[in-house]
Amino acid sequence: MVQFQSSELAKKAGVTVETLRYYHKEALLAEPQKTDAGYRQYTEADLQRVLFIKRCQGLGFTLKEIKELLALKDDTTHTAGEVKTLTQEKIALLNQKIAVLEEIKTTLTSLVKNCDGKGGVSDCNILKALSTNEEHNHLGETSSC
Amino acid sequence: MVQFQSSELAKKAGVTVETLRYYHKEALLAEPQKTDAGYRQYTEADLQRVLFIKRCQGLGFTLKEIKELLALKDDTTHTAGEVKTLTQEKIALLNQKIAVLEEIKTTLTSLVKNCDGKGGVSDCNILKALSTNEEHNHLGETSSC
DNA sequence: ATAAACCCCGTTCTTAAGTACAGGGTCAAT
DNA sequence: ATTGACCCTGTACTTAAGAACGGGGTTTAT
Repeated sequence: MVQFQSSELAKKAGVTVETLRYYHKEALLAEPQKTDAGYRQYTEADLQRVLFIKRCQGLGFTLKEIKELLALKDDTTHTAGEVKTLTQEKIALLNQKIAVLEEIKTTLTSLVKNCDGKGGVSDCNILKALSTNEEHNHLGETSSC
Repeated sequence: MVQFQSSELAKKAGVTVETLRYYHKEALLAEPQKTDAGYRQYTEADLQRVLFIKRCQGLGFTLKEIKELLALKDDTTHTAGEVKTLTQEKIALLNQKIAVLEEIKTTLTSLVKNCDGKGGVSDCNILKALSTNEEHNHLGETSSC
């Protein structure tokens, strides 16, 4: 069986050794066997697990969520439906975030449109809008972030 | 001149007294006059400043950015153009963030579409896709976040 | 047999935007 | 004159995901 030491696995996975230690501490990755000197000996399965974590992270899952995902994956009594649900919840969250950002963007864009950028700060329509509570500049409370 | 004590201003501005203390520490808000007993006496201008901060925050500006904005606002030698530029940069950032989220959403959505949610975790097409590096599942490195 | 390049462990530091807490003064009313 | 509701200060804690550090062991090559 092929074994790697920590820096080797780290390089293959595109993380640092510190990150691996962190994953061990957070129980995302089990401690592998160790040599007599206490050196970790990782396997291909460990590498795959770290890559899985990294892929999930790239898709916006937090380590906490990834831990859940891994727990489902590790325990065959769980179902595909649970994974699907988790993923759909993530999509819903994503939609919320996108909607908030879009709304903010709309407001900022209209602020910029109303500002010719000429004159001193006291002439700036953006600052004027931000300095008043009036409704007509879309500046209602952008509730939960 | 009307003066408020801290909890009063906090209530009017929708923040806590602790937040005000934090803004003082961060130099977003100057320390107001104090009574002999050391009690802060805020003015209407202080209230407006906190409201300004909160509005900017609602639009996704960080306190650091708001500090910049306030610095421009406070110093009349600055121009409306600077404010406009800052705002436009924020919009650009916003667009980047939205694009990243949209991309992730696309990937997750296609993962969900390929998973019927039936069977155990070993049947789950989402987990299968996340467990392999193949190109056909849109799982390329979602670079900078 | 010693230097370079690894490895280990435990602990502290980082960012953002506060929140919480400990310990103590003050003001108004009873 | 004492209770309750304020106020002050300074310090530590929070979340997320590691990064950095200090101090020390090991392996490999020279």
